[in-house]
Amino acid sequence: MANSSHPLGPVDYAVLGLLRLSPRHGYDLVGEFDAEAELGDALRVDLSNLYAALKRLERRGLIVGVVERSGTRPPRHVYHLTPVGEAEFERWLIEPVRHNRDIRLDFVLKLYFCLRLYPERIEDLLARQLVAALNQIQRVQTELNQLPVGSFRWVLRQMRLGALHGTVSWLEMVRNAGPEMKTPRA
Amino acid sequence: MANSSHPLGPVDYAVLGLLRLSPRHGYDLVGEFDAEAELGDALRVDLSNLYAALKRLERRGLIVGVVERSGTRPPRHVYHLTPVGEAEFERWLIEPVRHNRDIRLDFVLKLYFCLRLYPERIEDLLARQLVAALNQIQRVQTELNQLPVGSFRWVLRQMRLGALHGTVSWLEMVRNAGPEMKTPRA
DNA sequence: AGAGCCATGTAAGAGGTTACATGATTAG
DNA sequence: CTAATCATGTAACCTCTTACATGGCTCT
Repeated sequence: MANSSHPLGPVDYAVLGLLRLSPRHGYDLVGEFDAEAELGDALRVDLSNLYAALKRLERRGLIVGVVERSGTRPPRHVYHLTPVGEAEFERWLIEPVRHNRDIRLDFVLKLYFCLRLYPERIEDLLARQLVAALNQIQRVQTELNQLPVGSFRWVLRQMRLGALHGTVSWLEMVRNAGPEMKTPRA
Repeated sequence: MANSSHPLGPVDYAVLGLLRLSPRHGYDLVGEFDAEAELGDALRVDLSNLYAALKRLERRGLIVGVVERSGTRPPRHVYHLTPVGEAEFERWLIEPVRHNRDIRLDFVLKLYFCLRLYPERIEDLLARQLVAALNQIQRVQTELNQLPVGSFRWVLRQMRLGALHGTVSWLEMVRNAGPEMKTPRA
């Protein structure tokens, strides 16, 4: 009843990542997803969605909430990762994204948490994603060569190819900026 | 009861576009969204989703289905656009997409249907989207200049800027390929 | 006294995904 | 005779979005 096969989304991993940094309760987390916060600049999440995500992650056994009462105010649910949740987060963190469209959100999250949690693995993260992108360029280029110039499919492949080259340039820029890159904060 | 404020998605507009070309029934449409079809190369839709989309569009008054019986087999529902549906489709078609991430899917659909329905308006479609992209480049560049080099936000803006430049190059390439571009087909 | 922050949620409505159900016709 | 094609859907489950509900505390 716990493990539906639905894959987790960016919101789920972002919550896992924040709880990995330190156990927190829902209301305390929401500030990180605000427009002013660095994380919120990449991914906006409001309270309703945040509470939904916490419920979901707890239902799936990736986090556990501990109730903390304090006087008359509503009790806080302070969540922390379970071993399963921790394993899942670590697995996700270094895995390159499959589709170039996921660079914008998923990969950026990996970058954010890798910078804060394991800055020494940034090189590795970037290298893996670069390899993935270069492989995709190979494949798309091959497809492109077999398509009639000016056909609709050809136009689409040109777009994908351009996007992939953009990704490669950006990844290389991030890698070279590495030394001066700051650890993101709230 | 018909007009919920939920915006239509790419699937809805693709279905509207196909029905604009000629009235069809559900099963007849699904082939267009197959991997072998040009449209299916950009947007994959299976039968369940297609039937759901047809129901949705009819509920909202954008299309109407006419039942066509033929012997003992299940009756076909042949759908065609209502005036409202036609107006909505035309409005959508020339409107540039707001976010660069929507180029990949929404704009490609506009391009596809514009090529098949109004090839003479392709120039206009491309020009409008180019203007939109150049404006966004201006805005992002301004933001970028105010951010500390190497900060997380700065890295994200660099990514967006690269993606926007890629879009501009691609749009210009499509515009220049214009003369030789083929009208897409099944 | 009122605004805003702290802290939790539920409810309603829509949409996406996958699987399942039904049955005739046609091609090999 | 068996597989694919024609042609329609429903059911179950999950997610997303928006709105609504509750109430104390703190600061001005």
